[in-house]
Amino acid sequence: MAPQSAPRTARARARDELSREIKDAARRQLAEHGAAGLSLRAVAREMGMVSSAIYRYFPSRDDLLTALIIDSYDALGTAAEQAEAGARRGDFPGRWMAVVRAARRWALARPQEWALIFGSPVPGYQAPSDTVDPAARIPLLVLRICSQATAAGHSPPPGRRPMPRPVRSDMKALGQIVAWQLSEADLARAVLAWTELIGSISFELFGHLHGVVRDYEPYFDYQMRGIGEDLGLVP
Amino acid sequence: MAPQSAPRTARARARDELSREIKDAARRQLAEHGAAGLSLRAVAREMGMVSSAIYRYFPSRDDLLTALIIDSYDALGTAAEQAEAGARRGDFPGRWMAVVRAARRWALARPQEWALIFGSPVPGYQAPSDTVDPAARIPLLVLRICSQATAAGHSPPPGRRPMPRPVRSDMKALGQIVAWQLSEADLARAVLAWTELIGSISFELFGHLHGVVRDYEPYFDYQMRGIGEDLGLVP
DNA sequence: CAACAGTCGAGAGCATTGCTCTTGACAAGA
DNA sequence: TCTTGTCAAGAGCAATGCTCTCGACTGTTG
Repeated sequence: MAPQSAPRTARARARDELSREIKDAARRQLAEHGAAGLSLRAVAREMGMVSSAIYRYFPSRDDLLTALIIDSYDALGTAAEQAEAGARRGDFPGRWMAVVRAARRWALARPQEWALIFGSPVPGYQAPSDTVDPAARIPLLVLRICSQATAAGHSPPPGRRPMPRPVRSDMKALGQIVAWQLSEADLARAVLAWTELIGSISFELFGHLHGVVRDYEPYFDYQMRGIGEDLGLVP
Repeated sequence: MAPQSAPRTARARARDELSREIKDAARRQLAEHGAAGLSLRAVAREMGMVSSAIYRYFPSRDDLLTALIIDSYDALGTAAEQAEAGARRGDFPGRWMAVVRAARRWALARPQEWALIFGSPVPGYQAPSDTVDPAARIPLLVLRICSQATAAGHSPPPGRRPMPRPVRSDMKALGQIVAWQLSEADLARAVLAWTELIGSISFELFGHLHGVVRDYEPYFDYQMRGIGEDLGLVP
């Protein structure tokens, strides 16, 4: 939070550099052997250090994992935001498709990192609160696109069925957090779209559609385009 | 496959019984410490055996995991099928909701088993083909409901946008497997619904909607009911 | 310039893991 | 009765995460 007031000493700089190198080595390990196969000793070996030295930088294996999780959320969020920024502002379906395609591309390039953040959580592990801001970047981006689309007069098909009171309450709270005026029904649709996005990519990565969908890219595009329509992004 | 032709000797019966006990103990372990924390030694300890004895029954830890995965798929499929069988045949939205609620209930009662089959796959592990039949039970059930609904004249809203050729090809192949006549667009919607079902439950279990949805049961019901409508189950 | 406090990497060590191999006891079939 | 195959047990191997201690070094203070 508060910036390091003192000028960063050589020691501190070396420490940060080494922390980064450790994370890089760990990420390489992760990509090859998965989260379960991440070994502090192997990381230390790759860096020519002794295993105990790692503990000077990360007090436990889980802390290293947490750092990697935050980095992954941030990298994914950045990828999505950059792709979205490249689309014409008024082209709401295009912005949505840019986000989902960037997410899928990122996932295909780093399946283990994707599994790290969207796969099964490790049982004893409680995600620290530092992770929620990076994790919220994509859903917020989706909400922003929806909000600007409705502001531009692109309204989704009107909600057909009544929304139970607890759901309405949750969506109202969500609407107050993001401040933009979206109806509760539209907010619920957006959350569903986000779930669908993550679910579709995970299904491809985890092989749940093996033998059903052979050519995944057009399938993904087709489904996501339909979801974009359901979101009311297209007039 | 082929039934054991010879009369089951006492030895063979004892062996099967012990295999079952090992799986039960492993399932208890799994529920407590998750898939990563499943230890053959701990299972053996709980059963008063020595660790090496387990290898007489399961040649490796992965084989034990595979057995557990198949059992979990089967248990989940059975739960969904039984719940669906309890609904009125002509009440297609009711049958859909019975399936999704049974799946969610099952998942909430056995989160670790859910994570085992729908969470991140272990990197080196390739699911053997024995798992695909049990895994297909719920999606086939969903397809059957959709098919019977259209046969009863409940047609989903007509597809608006063109389907790319590779997607159409995949869906056509899927339609030939399940033999019932469903349009390619309807098949795609059903696969999407299945993805959405698994994704929604996983999101709840893995905490991705923590702080957004406080009361998950009505939220889940609301979203699933909407998906049921999109599937055209209601006239 | 000298003393001190804090940080660093190295190494030994502990409890644990999956898995292999050998050994001796036991039961089923010839 | 004897042979053959199965069983649990135990020792052992190469790993793992993590802790502790011990010198060496660095940056700051007196």
